Amino acid sequence: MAPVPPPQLSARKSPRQARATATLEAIFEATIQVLLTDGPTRLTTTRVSARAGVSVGTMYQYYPHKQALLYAVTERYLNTVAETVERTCLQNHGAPLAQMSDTLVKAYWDAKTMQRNATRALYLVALEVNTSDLAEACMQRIEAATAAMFDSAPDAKFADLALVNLTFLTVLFGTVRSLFTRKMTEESERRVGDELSVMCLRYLEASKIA
Amino acid sequence: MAPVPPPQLSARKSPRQARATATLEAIFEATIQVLLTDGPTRLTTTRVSARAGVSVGTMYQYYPHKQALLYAVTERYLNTVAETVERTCLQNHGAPLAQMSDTLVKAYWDAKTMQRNATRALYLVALEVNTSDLAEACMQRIEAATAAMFDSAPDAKFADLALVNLTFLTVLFGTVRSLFTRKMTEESERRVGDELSVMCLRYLEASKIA
Amino acid sequence: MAPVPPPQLSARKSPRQARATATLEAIFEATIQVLLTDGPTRLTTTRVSARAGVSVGTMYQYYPHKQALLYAVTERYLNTVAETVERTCLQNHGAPLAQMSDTLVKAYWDAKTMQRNATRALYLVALEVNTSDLAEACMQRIEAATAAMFDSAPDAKFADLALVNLTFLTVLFGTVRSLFTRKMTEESERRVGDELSVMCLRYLEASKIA
Amino acid sequence: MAPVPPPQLSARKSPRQARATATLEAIFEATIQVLLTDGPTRLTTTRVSARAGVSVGTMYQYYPHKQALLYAVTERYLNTVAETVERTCLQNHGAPLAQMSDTLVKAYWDAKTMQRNATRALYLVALEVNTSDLAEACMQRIEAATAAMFDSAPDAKFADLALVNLTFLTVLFGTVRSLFTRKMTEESERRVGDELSVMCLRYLEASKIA
DNA sequence: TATGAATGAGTTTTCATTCAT
DNA sequence: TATGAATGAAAACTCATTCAT
Repeated sequence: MAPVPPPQLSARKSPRQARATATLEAIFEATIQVLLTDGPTRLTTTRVSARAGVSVGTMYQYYPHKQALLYAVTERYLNTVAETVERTCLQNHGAPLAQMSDTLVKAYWDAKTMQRNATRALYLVALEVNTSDLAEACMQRIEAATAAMFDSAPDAKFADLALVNLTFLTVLFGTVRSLFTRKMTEESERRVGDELSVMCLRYLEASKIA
Repeated sequence: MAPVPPPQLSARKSPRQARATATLEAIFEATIQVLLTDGPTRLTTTRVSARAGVSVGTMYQYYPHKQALLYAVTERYLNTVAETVERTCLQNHGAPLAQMSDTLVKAYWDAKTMQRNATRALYLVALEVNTSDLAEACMQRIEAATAAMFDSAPDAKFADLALVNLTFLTVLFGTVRSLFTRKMTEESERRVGDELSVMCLRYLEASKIA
Repeated sequence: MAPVPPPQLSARKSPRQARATATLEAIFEATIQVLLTDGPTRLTTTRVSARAGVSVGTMYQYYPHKQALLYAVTERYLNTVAETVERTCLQNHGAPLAQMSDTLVKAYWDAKTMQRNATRALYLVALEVNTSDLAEACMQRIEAATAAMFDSAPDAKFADLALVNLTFLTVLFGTVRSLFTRKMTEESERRVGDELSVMCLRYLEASKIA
Repeated sequence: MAPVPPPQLSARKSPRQARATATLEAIFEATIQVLLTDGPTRLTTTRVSARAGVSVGTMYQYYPHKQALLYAVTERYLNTVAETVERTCLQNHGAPLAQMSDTLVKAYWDAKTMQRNATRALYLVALEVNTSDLAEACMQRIEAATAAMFDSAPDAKFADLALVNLTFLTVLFGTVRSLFTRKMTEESERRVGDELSVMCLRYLEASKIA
């Protein structure tokens, strides 16, 4: 399910000693930090390695170039996202439809709220490296998890589960992103969020088989 | 309503002669072209001016730096978008709610379909220049236009028009973008689009005052 | 006759203004100088441009990369060599065979003596850039020139002029290079040179038709 | 006679155990291999040690730096060359002059033919390390061997054996190298080679004391 | 003694910006 | 006013060498 990274974007080697693992971890962390504090156009290899407390050379021991590093960081981030959603879905297996919808919207909303900057940062990374295969893989994991959850709802059956599921997710993800992109008062944000919740649930309800 | 560009992003001088206007036009066009064919990382001042058929020096007569150029190009693009929406809204003044909703969704969808690349291109520009004030101004014009339209619907009154309008737009814009970002079959795209149409209208209907 | 440089080794643009021509000239000169004084492994773009009194950027306006520069320098040098030989040959058209042989050996010897370092420098360049097509083109011009000259000798006809000519040149060039590569006393060098002269002439004489 | 390597180019330690000898051997072999397959600009210490199957650290146990390694490899190669010539000369002790000349030319020619790449590789090494003392020592061994051989010819005495010998070798080595440097048809190469053979012998004959 | 992770000076190359013509 | 040659700071990346384990 996890996509095999294209060869030019692959890491050069994996750490064998504990020291190396720590180094790699520091590099990852530093990349995110720089992305958040300095922005994607200021993300230079020198800056990242400086922040990580290692030399540039060390970075290049693990990644053949900047792109490969960014690819790896994105991969790790998206994995976390997918795992979060999968966990949430499992926890709501067999729950009533309304609870499923609300939980998902809330979970996604909260995740994004907490990682607003990280999300934005990673999106910008996509400019320099083509991470669409990673994003697609992540989406498919999420789709599978939510589909399985919806399918387990005791109070709802759908004529076309796949379509309903896909629409639900597309609207949810798109709207949340849209909301966060704009500068809006917290108040407005919250109120639109509530409306979204209602809208999503209403959509699900209306799609049920009589 | 149109945002006054921050001084450091302002153009150096306004064209006074026909020749100058033509030059500016060529520079604009070239910027978009380069963005589309070469991508945002290849957008250099030399490339743009070459494509525009003028010398770099000339370009710097009009814009003090690259950012000012990109800002101006974005501004012009967003103006076009806002104008299109405004026109559509005026044309549907006093129409039934269902027609308003469908027309808006369809208009936005079509606009995006036709300019998929241009939209993406401009989004990438946002990396290098902060155009959020422009985007915000554009959004406010659109909000005003759609609010006025919805307010003129003979078959619907809303308790909180502003909130309903904002939600409607946020969902519409976000979802469409989400849809276009993912690689999806045309079939899926169309079907989710149809679902979105239904969902939006249903939301408006449900928000009406008894 | 002059080889068309492979596209990736071509110059970026030719100078249009007098200033630009002077700049290019300085870059050429500096390249040779650095090669001679610092050696080929110390030939860096920074060093060359510094020595030329221009900035690195300027160098890159004319050549897309170091290799292209080196290729151009080699080309120019080899052209000079070929021209020198061609001139010498024309001047000895119709002369007696002995004079031809002696003049050629002496001319080549002198040329090398004067440019000992330059020659060595350029040979080393061949490591980083493939200049064999240039060398081959140069050799062919030389071969043509000497063949024409030998053919005009009033006192000698050859059964296989091409072979004799080729052998003569191969021995001459190889031996001179060999001589200059070794550290030898000037005395030894001169004496071996004289022997070479004799040897070459004797070879030509022995190859004549009855 | 063998040159004492300048201290900064000396190996760090001599192998005392069989294992160490094997390691050294592997490093030598790897150096040549990398030189031949990857070219001199790709000859890095990491590459060599990887190919040799040892770690960089180990390599630095034996050679204080890259130059020392290259120096040692060159030394070994030139020793082989010198030994080959010495053996050939001993085998032709007391033979007729014509046989001596032909054997030498043929032996050298064959050696070079077989090791075309190795020879070229080693020449390139000379760029980074000054191996002229090694080359000189090798030449002197060769000179001594051939001089002794020529001196033993029953059918020839020379007024100035040293000069004749030096000229003979310089012409032979230079011409062969020249021949191999140019791209030439095998046919041409062979024919010029034959001419060279004749030319050399004729030179020796002409230099004999009546 | 062997390992290989880490170092960082040094190299090539780019590109926004200036300014003499 | 327009031109385009020149600038040079800054970026990505390499590789000989060291040293803790």
